[in-house]
Amino acid sequence: MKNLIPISEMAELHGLTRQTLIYYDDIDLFKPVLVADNGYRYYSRRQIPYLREICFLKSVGIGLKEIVAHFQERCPKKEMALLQQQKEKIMQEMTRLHKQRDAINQRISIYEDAVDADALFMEEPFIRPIVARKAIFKEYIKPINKENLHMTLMALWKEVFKKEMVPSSGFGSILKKQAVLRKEPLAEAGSCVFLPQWDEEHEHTVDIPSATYACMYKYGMPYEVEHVEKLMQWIVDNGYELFGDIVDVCLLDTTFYKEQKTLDFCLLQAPVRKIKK
Amino acid sequence: MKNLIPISEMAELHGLTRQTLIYYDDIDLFKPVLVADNGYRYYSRRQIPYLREICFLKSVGIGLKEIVAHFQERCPKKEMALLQQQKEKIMQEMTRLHKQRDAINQRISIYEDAVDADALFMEEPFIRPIVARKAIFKEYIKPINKENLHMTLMALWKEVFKKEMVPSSGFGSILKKQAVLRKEPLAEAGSCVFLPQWDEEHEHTVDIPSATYACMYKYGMPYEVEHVEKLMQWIVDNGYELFGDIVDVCLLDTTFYKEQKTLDFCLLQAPVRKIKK
DNA sequence: ATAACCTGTAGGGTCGCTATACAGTCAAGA
DNA sequence: TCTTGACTGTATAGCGACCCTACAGGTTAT
Repeated sequence: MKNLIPISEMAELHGLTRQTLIYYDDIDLFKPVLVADNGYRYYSRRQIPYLREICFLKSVGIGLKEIVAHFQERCPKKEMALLQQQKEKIMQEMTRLHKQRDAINQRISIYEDAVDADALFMEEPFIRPIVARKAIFKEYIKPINKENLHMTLMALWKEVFKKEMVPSSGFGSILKKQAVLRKEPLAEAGSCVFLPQWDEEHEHTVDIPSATYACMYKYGMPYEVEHVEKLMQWIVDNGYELFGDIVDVCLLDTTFYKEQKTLDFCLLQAPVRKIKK
Repeated sequence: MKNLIPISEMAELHGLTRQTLIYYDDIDLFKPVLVADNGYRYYSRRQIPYLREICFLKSVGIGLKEIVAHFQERCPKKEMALLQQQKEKIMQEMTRLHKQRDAINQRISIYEDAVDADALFMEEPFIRPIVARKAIFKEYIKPINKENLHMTLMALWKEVFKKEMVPSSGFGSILKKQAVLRKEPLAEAGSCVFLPQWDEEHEHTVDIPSATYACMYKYGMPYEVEHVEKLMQWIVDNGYELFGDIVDVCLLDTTFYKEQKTLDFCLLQAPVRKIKK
């Protein structure tokens, strides 16, 4: 009657449902101009721009509570401030999404490496240039075994996510050049977690140089030194020499394997150069 | 005892809380390797990489249910597919945020216009070039009054949000050139809703040309013709002529005013050119 | 013995709704 | 007048990923 709009029509006008308007009534966000004796809610046409504005603010992600508060005392300047503030939230959200996307890309490229290489080049050394990386490093907790490896790694992992987010650029081990050369590869060795390029300076960052690397895929834990010995033998046999620390990148950890294989699938990377005759 | 990790320590290792691990236990996502007679939960170090992986997947926005399902049968290829799928979700989310940000910017620039102009140039015509815009148009519902204005506008509004999102580039009225010239400005006049530039072709799109406009700020509803008459008089007096439809852009609608002003704050825009003598 | 700290369970709250169940109201047609 | 169907109301539970609180019991150190 007399130009009033029933609830379903008002809802439909704004692309909302009846329940939503009932909810807005309950939370004192938007109330009907008239409640009839039978309890029916009726809205006026003059209320349309208010509801429209609520829909707008909602559509840019502002919470209903904030909208309620905003409508207590609304003016262009306050609304500009509210929108400005929401814009900042959106920007934060966008950087969060960017990081998530980067993390996914990192992980996918690790798996691509693993899937491509599996079985084909197993235990077969080859030469490849690798770009520089950053990592944080921590010496192994002794005694060195699978359980303590996890503990060492988690200490590093926490170091990263305390500051930013869950690390996703992979992890591995670093074996010191000097120790490897004197045939004690595990001396001063430890775990490392790689950092994304965009990362700010962390506290104990290790720079892994861009170089030519002698690489070898293998199944095994990083403390099983026979793989390193094999790679070192190949390096010597082929006229190269080691000139930096060896990185043992974990491509697939044991969680991927049910029971058969209880070893990590890794890529050993030893920076080398040709010996001049 | 014997190398097992109690719940709080396990949680702290991963940056979680005790309750979260209890929750993961409840939903069968991650269960302790041992529950003691007293009900205490104990985890093993071998479980660490599993929980770490759960934290990673969670951190890129994957839902716990999906993670549970994924761990039913996990392999590198499936995980790559899962991550790829999540990446697409993230991209969608990013375009949504972009649209929200654009909408906010549009709105803020409207308010800036309004705040700057208020009172200063009221009812004072001036010349300004304005870039091209797109809008959708609908003739006024008769009789023309404030209530029916809302209804006309909402019909347009729905047209937009049915396809994409809540319109945010503003709205107004369009008065036809021919009607204005024959002194019946409201004939065939109607409401319009502006579309963002990036918008695809809508159904009944009206192009508002880039041109020199005679403009005038005013308080009043678009059907109050005295403002248009005043502007037209100024145009004639200053040696211009109207060569297109007049746009009446609403900068602040009546919802911004408590009771004093129950009129929209608008900017009349009439495309003009100099008459050659 | 006691304090401090750990563990357990159970229940409610968050946010913006949706969905369901059940009941009353209203206008039109047979 | 009765019935049908379309509307309206209230009340409740559920979503997702937890957090918070309360309350009770266990463990360890002093």
